[in-house]
Amino acid sequence: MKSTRQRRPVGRPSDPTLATNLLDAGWQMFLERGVEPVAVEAIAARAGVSKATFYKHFSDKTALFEAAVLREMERIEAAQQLTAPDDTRADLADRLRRFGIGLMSFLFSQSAVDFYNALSAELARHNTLARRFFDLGPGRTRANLAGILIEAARDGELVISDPEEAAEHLIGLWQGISQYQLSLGISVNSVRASIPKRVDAGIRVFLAAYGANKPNRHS
Amino acid sequence: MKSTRQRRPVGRPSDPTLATNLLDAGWQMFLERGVEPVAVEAIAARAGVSKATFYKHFSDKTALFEAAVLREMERIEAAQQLTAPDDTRADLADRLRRFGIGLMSFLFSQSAVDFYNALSAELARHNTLARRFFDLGPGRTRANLAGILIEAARDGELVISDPEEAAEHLIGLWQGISQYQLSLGISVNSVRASIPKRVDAGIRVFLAAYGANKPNRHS
DNA sequence: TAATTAACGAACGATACCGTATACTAATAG
DNA sequence: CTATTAGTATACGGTATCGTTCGTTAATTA
Repeated sequence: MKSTRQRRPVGRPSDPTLATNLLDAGWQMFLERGVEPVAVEAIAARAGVSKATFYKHFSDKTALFEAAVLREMERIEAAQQLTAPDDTRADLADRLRRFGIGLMSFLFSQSAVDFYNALSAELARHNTLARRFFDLGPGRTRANLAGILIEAARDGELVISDPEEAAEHLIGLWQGISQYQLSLGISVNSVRASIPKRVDAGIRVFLAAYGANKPNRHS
Repeated sequence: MKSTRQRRPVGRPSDPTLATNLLDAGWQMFLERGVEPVAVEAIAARAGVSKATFYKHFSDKTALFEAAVLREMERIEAAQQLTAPDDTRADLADRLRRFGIGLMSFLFSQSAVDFYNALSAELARHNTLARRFFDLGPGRTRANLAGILIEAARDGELVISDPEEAAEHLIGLWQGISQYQLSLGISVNSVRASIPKRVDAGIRVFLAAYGANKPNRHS
């Protein structure tokens, strides 16, 4: 039997970069204004593509949105790989600091803020997609951090009964109420500039509560 | 001189409940879908009012939005009064618990979640309004909590150098990553049910780090 | 070369929205 | 009663959007 899926289809081949351009343009406009207010024609124009071509690649705006979310999830998954295995045998506080700086830099970025501002409501309407997104994003981040904490507890550096709860505590300490400032576009620059200070202060409080060797508080 | 502002205007008096109904209807629809996708005609219909009447009360949809935000801020200000002065000479942990339960119950409510999902981006486009909103909402909450902490520090129960930072830490401990779950509509019920547990756990960690009399951790 | 498919530009009908206007009824002051 | 204003119902012109279609050119296979 001749191997299936070998024959190249007849006719002009479709240009895969066009779909990519449409995803890029759509995602960016969705971040700026939300899904509903963005016109298909405007997406196509921004992608430098005819509207008819849009409908040849995607059945409608919702299909583009879902495809864009899936693509975004792949990116997030790839980015998570970077934070997960921290082989360096560095000081616990340093490892947490790395993790915190990376996480906060991402969460405070314009695109992340825009995402939760403009798209979380839309995403919540796509049930399974939202679930997958959470598991892959915040859920996995929490799990990665919990992994670090478990390891540290095994090494006798921390005393932890519920690692996921502890991970949430640390993330919460880092975040504080910054998400409200960022969502409302208030003091954005100073909030971003405060990342190292926030991370360090959060780690101090966290270690004061969860540390095994009761460090003296308030350096 | 005859006192000014005494003369009732001639003609049929305008019905003030209509403006209220329009504000109610608009605010609710804004929470559901955001501002841009909601049609003026739909707001008027939901308020049981003719579209022409809408334009007699508000110059356009943006004016209605701004008026609705102002009204919402008045409500929030009124609600804040309830959390501010806690005269009860209760145990510090109990006072924090009260505060935390109240705050989390509000932040986890559907309307609060919808607000940040659907309207923070829109509000961020109205600069001064956003600033006022933050000062009156999250900012004031932080200040109220910081006030409690300052008082406790004066009484020797806490050791705190930066009260606002400490307040953010406590709020962050209470929140954890719940806002992502709520924004995405994931495990909403279980997250809401976890409020007391969250609040208590947060207070334990907070006191372990900030408490003056070094309580034994992990009850 | 012929057949086939991609993509473009342009236009289509249908629908929706905006802000205004018209004709009418309801309520209030003088 | 008359004048005046609020409010309803309806319609309007203008614009925007949706999803499709048509005619054409470009790229590829057979």
